[in-house]
Amino acid sequence: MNNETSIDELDARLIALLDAEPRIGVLECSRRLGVARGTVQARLDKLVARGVVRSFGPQVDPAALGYPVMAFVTLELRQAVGHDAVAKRLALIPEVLEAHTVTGTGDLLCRIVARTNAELQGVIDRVLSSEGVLRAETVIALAEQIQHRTLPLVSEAAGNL
Amino acid sequence: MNNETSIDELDARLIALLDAEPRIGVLECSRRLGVARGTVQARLDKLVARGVVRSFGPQVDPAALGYPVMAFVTLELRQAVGHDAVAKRLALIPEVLEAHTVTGTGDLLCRIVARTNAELQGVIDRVLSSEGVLRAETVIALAEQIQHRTLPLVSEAAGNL
DNA sequence: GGCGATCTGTGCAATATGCGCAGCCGTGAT
DNA sequence: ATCACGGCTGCGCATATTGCACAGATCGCC
Repeated sequence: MNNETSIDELDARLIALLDAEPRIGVLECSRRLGVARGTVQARLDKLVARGVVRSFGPQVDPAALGYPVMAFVTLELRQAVGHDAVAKRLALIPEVLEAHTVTGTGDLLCRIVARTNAELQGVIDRVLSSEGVLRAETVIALAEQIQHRTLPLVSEAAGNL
Repeated sequence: MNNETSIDELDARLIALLDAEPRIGVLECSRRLGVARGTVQARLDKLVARGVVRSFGPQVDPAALGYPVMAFVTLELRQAVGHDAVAKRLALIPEVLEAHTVTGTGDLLCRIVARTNAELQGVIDRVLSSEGVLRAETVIALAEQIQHRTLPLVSEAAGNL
């Protein structure tokens, strides 16, 4: 990725406005930002087409959904199986929210949620019983100190033109 | 959290529909789901009010934004300072996307992005120079095997009534 | 049975949307 | 200097949606 895929100040202001007021509509956006309606629509389409904005879908909070326990689980995989095969199997477990291959002492870092600590054990057992998973090292997330956010990064990216 | 905060099948279908077609509008939602318009609006309001849906804002992909390097950094903190104070300082660094206090050998697990590996070093240096941060252990995320998703969890939660 | 919560269908005025169009401007290539 | 292109602008139009309100029906609980 290089600067061609980055954003300018208007993109950043648009993203920030939609973050603050997601249901605002294109016309009101254009009023607020001081640009033409077509410009807003074109900018949005471009941000989506380039993958900068992945989705405007609902961001669901697992804790409020009934899954307050969160853990980061680092898996060691059997070399012969491969990351992709294991990931496909893990993706069938709803409580596995995301997974990244990583450097370091483990191979795959997963974010896993559960309703209770006891249930987390069950989920991890399911993970461990997936073919290709050798061991799991678990840390429980106790509190969210910085909630996931990308707006500061958006401003940063727009400021470096 | 108990079952009172959970969702039913209609909530789940609504969330899934909005995930698939975020700009669909309330009226079209009601058509698709086979319920009254007011019902959709009321359900949405409730999902938001209860925190199940945190936001409908744009979900930004750091990699497409120009930050393809991602790392999970576990920090050891000086006991006297406290998590909150450190988190406040880390929140001032745009590249720090989220942070959770965790069990295990570290105190705070952060998700950090950067444009390059070299720049990541710079970000980590900034993190390390924050008062209260003693050391940092970094693993680089090599590939996203399961992209962050909550829809399967939503279906799971709705199915357990 | 009574009550409250929820869902339903309807109506209305105001507003927005998707789409298209012509014109203008800045930029880069020739 | 000229031309082509991309992006932005303002405008128009037919259609659709929205926010809000309302009355009535249904359901679950006490």
